[in-house]
Amino acid sequence: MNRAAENRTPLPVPAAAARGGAWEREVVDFYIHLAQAFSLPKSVGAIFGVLFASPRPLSLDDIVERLSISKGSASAGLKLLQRVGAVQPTYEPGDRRTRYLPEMSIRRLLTGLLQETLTPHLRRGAEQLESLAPLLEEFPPEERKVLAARLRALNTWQSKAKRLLPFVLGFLGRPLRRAKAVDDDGRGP
Amino acid sequence: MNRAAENRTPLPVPAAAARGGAWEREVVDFYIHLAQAFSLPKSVGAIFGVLFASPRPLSLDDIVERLSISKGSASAGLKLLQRVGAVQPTYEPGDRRTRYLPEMSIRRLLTGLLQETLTPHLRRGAEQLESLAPLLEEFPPEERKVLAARLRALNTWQSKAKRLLPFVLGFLGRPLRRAKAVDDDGRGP
DNA sequence: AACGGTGTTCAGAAAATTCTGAACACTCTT
DNA sequence: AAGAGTGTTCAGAATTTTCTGAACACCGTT
Repeated sequence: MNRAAENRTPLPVPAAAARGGAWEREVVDFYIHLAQAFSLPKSVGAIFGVLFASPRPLSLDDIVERLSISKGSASAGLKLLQRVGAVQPTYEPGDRRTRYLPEMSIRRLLTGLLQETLTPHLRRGAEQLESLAPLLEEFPPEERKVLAARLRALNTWQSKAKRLLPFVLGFLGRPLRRAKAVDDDGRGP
Repeated sequence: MNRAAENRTPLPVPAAAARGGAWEREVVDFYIHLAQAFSLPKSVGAIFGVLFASPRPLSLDDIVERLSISKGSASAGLKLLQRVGAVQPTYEPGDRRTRYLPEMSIRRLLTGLLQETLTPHLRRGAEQLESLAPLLEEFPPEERKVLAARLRALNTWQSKAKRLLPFVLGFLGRPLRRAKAVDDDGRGP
């Protein structure tokens, strides 16, 4: 259960971090902040954090205990993380509880995240844009010209945004300096 | 003051949209949704929306009136939009109020947005990562190996993220099909 | 078919974010 | 230097998001 780095700081516990050793606390803290950068709930960052910090997969109850959050939160958080592909459930033969592994590949992580957050909005936007042009009829020609230009810019936007995603993923997929086709996770196939 | 497309739909007003014509309402609606995709306040999207929808720059009071939001909100929203470079103040000679123009270039828009939201977190993260490695000493060699690998992956992350931004901006800067060096805004130089 | 273990759901509580409105600050004009 | 016009600030209100905890559903085991 890793009590190695237990009684380290007798400090007043830094906010909403984990209980374990310094390593776990720091990692959890790191991911809490990262989560907020993407405006995801802190608990989601924290959950990914404990999984990342643990040398082996953790169960829902492990997480509840280490973060002292409710089972409800942990369950919802794990569900979200699974949906975006940030964690992977593992099923061991003689064990009834599911344990979770953190996804280490940026590509997969970002793919999932963007798919979840941005893509649906882009799609919705695209539809709405089409219905916009006719409304310009209302304007006198001079103003219409200005607004039509903006509408065109907006369409350019959309096109670029759609193309951007695969582009970014391509970039992230390629290792910094060439290596075997292992992607960048620490785990096996 | 563009009353051209005024009394069009005598409908029960679709939620928190603008008051003007159908064009304005639709555009505002569009940007409200877009703002939410980036988890920015609705009001911020709405403000950018009215500016985008208007053939000429609007003042703070124009915005307050058209969106029926408080001056406080409008002021704060405009400040944010200015900070991320999404709107530009224009000062006319014989007019004391500042009027605002929407920024039409994706490059500038995204640059500002990412600068505002992601970059500070990346920086903070980088510092924290360095302090993380020593904490692994606490672990038995076997576990340490696993966790060290993850830490390396995390560093790879950071590097890639840092390089990604200019990369993305480069992509957005280039026109879809070759054209003159005009960037993609509808305005003059 | 009762039971223990595991995980999900959901109504209400708690916390965080956003908005309002009125007071204030600044700057021209008279 | 009083006043009008423009914009900012900020304490509290309103709204939205997140979290909790207990009830419930499911699934093997006995």
